[in-house]
Amino acid sequence: MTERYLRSVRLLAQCMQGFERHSNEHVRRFDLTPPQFDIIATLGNTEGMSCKELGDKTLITKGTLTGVLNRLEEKKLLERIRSNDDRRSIFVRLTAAGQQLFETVFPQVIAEGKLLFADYDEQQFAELEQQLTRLKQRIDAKGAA
Amino acid sequence: MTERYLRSVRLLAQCMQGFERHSNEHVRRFDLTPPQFDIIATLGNTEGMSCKELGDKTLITKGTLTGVLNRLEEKKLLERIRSNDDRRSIFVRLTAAGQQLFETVFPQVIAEGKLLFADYDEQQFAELEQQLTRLKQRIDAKGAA
DNA sequence: TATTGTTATACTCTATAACTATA
DNA sequence: TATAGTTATAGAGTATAACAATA
Repeated sequence: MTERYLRSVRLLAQCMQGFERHSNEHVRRFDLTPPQFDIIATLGNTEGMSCKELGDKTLITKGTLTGVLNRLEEKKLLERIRSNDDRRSIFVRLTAAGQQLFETVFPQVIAEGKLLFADYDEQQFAELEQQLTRLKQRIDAKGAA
Repeated sequence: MTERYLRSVRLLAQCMQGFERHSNEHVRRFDLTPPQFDIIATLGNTEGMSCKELGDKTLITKGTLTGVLNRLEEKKLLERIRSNDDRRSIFVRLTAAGQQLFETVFPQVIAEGKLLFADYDEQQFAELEQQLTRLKQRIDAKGAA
């Protein structure tokens, strides 16, 4: 029960929770839920993509995705366009308003995080990333199995 | 927009998402939701605590907490006892069944994670923790402000 | 007056499965 | 038959505010 690695995992979880707490505060200020922001952030700076692709990237299942997209469409933040290539498929992209919101919210969430790293130099970034990359490789390898 | 630190944050998020994906699979196998497991894990190996304390530790607000506790109480996994010291307060603790579930699920979630760190030696743990501790300090300092 | 916990309300997300329309 | 997306359903979490009992 007192596994050596637990301390690492606890730290990782605490970092992540702290991050999410901060970022969700920003997100909610713009009347977005975390999943809605996830969609906006995924569509931001792209020409758009199919529901399928969007679901794969955000890990939101298709039934849920329809609901989240509906709410964002009602807010005029995105639009759905039926594809001509494959008429089963629907192309989703941000409207001008959605793009503008993305450009407003995203940098704020980013700026929030930026402060946390204010005193990091290049070497410290490199060290942190080396550790996290190693860990991520283990996780990805496991997920594939 | 291409901040240096974004790569670190993205890695951190990916690690955490991977972890949660794995751990939630275990949790759901026991018919628990993530918030429910959060409560069970917080109460595990303690004598119990007040709703107030439980809410503070899990970051679940009191209105929500009542609902989550109700569902766990219906499953006979925890019990509520009105405190005699302060009769506004309610003491929550795991039942024998709840404790047993904790002792079953928690090690499984733990074992899952343990595999990820199979090839870590003491120095690698120390390096990872040093990085995460530094980051956590920044986050906590910010949250307090 | 302030605090602990419950209740009430309204919304969102979630999983699941049946369904429509295309391919 | 298989795939893309919608609809339907039921359950669970969330924020918020009003409320009861107690301090």
